Amino acid sequence: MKAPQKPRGTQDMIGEAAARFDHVIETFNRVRKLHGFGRVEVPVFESTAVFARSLGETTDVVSKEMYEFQDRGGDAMCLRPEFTAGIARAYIENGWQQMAPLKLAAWGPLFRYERPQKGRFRQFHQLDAEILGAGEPAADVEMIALGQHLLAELGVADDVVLTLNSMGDPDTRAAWSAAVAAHFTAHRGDLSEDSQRRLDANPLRILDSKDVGDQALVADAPQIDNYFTNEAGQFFERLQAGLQASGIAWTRNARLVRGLDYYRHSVFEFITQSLGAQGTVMGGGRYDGLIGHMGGPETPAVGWAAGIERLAMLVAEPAQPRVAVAVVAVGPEAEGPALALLNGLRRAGVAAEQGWRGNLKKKMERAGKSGARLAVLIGADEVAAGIVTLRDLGSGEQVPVGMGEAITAIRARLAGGGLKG
RNA sequence: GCGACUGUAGCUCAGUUGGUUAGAGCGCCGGUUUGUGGUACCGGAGGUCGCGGGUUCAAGCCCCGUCAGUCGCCCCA
Repeated sequence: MKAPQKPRGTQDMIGEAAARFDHVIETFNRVRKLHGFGRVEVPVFESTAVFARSLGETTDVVSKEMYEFQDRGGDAMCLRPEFTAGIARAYIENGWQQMAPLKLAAWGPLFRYERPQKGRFRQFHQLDAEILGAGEPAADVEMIALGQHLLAELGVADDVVLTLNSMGDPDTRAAWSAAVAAHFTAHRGDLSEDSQRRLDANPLRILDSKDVGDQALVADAPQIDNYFTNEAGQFFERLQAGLQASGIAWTRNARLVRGLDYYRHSVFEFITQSLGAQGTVMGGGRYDGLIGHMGGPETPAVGWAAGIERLAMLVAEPAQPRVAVAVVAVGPEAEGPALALLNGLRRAGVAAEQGWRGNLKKKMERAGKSGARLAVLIGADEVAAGIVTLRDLGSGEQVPVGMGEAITAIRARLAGGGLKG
């Protein structure tokens, strides 16, 4: 029989890889609570319409990257390719506007049928944060501050730079994108093949073309700053002032855009050079038009998403989880007392393990490899004397402790370090 | 979806111009006197050389296909 194989672009993780992944999520949960973001859970699959409507039928993600299927009832479903649409759907469906402004956070798997590459998977995972029902630039500042704080806590802030732009309000956006489209249309023949296609699908995307031939035309393209309405300009200024006050460094990238027209005002990405072509580690912006566009009440919102795998690759190797104490029992009479002690330790909040295979020597070997700081030996002699033997696995010192005081003694040792305590 | 490169034990790799039973290090398992780990020494298990065809007297080495990964494009977290 042929050995089974995981689907392309998926991953199996254990040990260090899983520890890194876990570390990113734990850090996110810690930081997001500090910033007052509550947890939101939404389904891993939704009606296809949820994403088709929110992302736009013509988007690559919708038109060729979604995992779509018909369920047994004949309904068109798809695995979520992103978080925002599902959260927006839930906001509308459940009337969460009553609780606005709402600060929400989520993480979990997302699916996109793409060609895998380093930092790009078919089942990948994101951290996601959104503020729904807040149109103030202060909300954008909070979003970015959360992202920046998270990256700092992960220790990757130095590898990453925040790039920022504004798409302005609808009037700004409409006038500017028309001017950009007109500019590129006038030079259509000089554009790269990819950019000619973009001109029809999504002209603003030409601005971040990697094609060197396009660069000259891009440099001459209309600047959004010349199209800001008063309101849009003020919004951007207040955002910048907020970042300044928050001590957050950033770089202006006037070419950073979002194609869909419900995006308004701020657009930002945290970028790294360390991951090759997939350098965006966190990306977001304000999408004031989305919820209204999906049939809900007009609701301003901002958010970002970050790739867990990409962050995990940047993070320095996190310490592997280790137990603190290894219980080593020898002989049948020691089994009961060892189990009682093991459970007692765990309930007292001490990470403990018991090796259940091999002779004493093997068990000690296991204890050493487990990374435990202390070993507790229990054999016939100890049971007869009503004690246990504590061994410091670093120094090798051993000391007898009464069975009744074992847990207290162990905790003291762990806290104080060393057996002398 | 397009182009290129790669694919040998659990991991990292070596394998000479195609030539007898495919190697190393690490890891794993066992041993070096009967209740004591981390070092050292000894031994062992583990590979149909990604998979399927083809060329050849003979293929891990050559050719084709396929699957997977990597790099770039595209897209995006």
